[in-house]
Amino acid sequence: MTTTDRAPARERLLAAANELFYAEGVHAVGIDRVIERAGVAKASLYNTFGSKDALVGEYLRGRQDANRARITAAVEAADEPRARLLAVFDAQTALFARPGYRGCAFVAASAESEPGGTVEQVSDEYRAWLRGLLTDLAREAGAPDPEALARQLYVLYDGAGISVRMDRDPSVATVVRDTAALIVDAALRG
Amino acid sequence: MTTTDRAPARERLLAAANELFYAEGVHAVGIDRVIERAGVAKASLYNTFGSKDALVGEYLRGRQDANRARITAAVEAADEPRARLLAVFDAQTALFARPGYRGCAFVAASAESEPGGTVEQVSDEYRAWLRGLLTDLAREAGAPDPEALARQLYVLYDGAGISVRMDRDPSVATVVRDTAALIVDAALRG
DNA sequence: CTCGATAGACAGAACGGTCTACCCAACTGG
DNA sequence: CCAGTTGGGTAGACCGTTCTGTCTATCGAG
Repeated sequence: MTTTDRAPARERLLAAANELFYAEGVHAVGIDRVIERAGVAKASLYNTFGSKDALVGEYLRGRQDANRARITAAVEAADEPRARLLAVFDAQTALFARPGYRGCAFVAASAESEPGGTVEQVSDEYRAWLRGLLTDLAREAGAPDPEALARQLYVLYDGAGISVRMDRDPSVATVVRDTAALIVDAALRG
Repeated sequence: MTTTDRAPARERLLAAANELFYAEGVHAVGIDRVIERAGVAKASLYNTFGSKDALVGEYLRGRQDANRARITAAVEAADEPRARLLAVFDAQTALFARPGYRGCAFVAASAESEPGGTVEQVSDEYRAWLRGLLTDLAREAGAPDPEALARQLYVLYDGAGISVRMDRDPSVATVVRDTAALIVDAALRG
């Protein structure tokens, strides 16, 4: 009953899916590539997940959990309300600095998937969470209109993600961090 | 020798490619769908463009030209330097209001294509142009650091494009327009 | 022996791209 | 004026590849 096996098939599949799907795209990577990298039989994949679409969904859910944890940790490490708000962008800066980072996985997967599918569902979940978090933090910081400030920061956050992908330049994170500070201060002054 | 034939083959193909590729994605739409919508034989497509990849490239080039023309027209319609800078975002607002708009075509196509390919090439072209335009307009407006201001506006512009796609909510354009004004005024004051 | 995992053949579909065969309108020389 | 050629268009069969997903047969540990 050792749940911490040497390497359960499920985790190995998710790790392989994460690496390949993120680096090359959901559509460009076939099932065979995934099972080869995971060192797992094709039947195991279908016994575990049922379909490629479900595997993609779990892959995105894993990234969602990691992102949430990373951002939450950064926010909780800050004390002052304004710093907590900007901590979201600090976390983003740290994320961009990681080698191999190629932009938001949800944006990439969404562009390859049909509307109304699993990908859109998980993406909406994640995006609603982030927007809600920004709204809460803006409210805690005493912004006169927390929703408006959150929307501004939210779209800025998106811009950073797409810029780093399209221009392959992580330095955009610092630009966005500074811009976020400008927007926050303007809102708190108003 | 009448070069201005009725000759709708190439144009019909480009129109069909534009509609289908933009609405459903480059990868999801096969050659057969394109030629069926264009009312054109498969051989005509390959005689005219040579490959699907080349057709995709021409499709993106068409969108690039349209975007450039739209933005340029908006900028030239404004007189005051600050208004010219913000006219880029007015053009974006108008673009978002068009029915069926689903976000930046370059971002979508880029997510489906391999690095170093035709799509990346055309995307880089367009993005360099936009960034250069913003830098020029920032300089004309008298910003102390035109490049820095342009980068801020550039990432904001990107954020709007991705937000409208992922959240399916064109109202983000007005948020971005106001934020752009805030950033511009802060830069011109500084 | 049993259960889960393995490797890999296989089916069915879709894809990009090539090729043949036919059609029709426009130019050509006599 | 007219027969013949040329060129671009159409329809669609066809090829090789790749994809997801299923199925069989084997293997190894408990």
